[in-house]
Amino acid sequence: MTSRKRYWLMKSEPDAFSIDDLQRVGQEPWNGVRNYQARNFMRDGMKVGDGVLFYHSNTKVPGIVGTATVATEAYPDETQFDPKSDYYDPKATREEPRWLLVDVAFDRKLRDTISLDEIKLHADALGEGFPLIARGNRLSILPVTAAQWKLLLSLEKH
DNA sequence: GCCAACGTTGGC
DNA sequence: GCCAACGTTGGC
Repeated sequence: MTSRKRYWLMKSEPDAFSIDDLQRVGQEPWNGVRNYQARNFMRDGMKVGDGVLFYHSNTKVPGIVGTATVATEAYPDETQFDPKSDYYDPKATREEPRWLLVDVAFDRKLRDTISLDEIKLHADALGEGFPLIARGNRLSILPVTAAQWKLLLSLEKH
């Protein structure tokens, strides 16, 4: 029995890594995640081929700006071993890496940003617990149901 | 740039 | 194992 495709939303600050950057390089290791819950989603939940909503955070109009695809299984994030990296973790070793990542491949850029404001208007349809709009939630990677995926992308302007 | 919310750290 | 202090996230 084959496992069903899953869906995710992944946040990135466009100053650090934007949808345009992903379009340029095609595929990128999603490095720098230093939150256990987000790591666990990549390690335990993601499968090659899963759908990703690419979200720009900490910017003028936060929101979904494109889609991408999970391109690899989880593997150790190299930046944890690099003392010169912002993401260096002195407690991580190659024998026991603490942080894993997946590669994400560019799919497409939306015609226009699906803004957080717009998303909030559909809170009822998305469900009470949708973490993106739950108060105080700062998870940078979160699961999205097939229904939420469909609803969110239907908000794209034509 | 502010700051509320929240995760992590480390002393005890 | 509690919890205060601290650091970070991310909307505004």
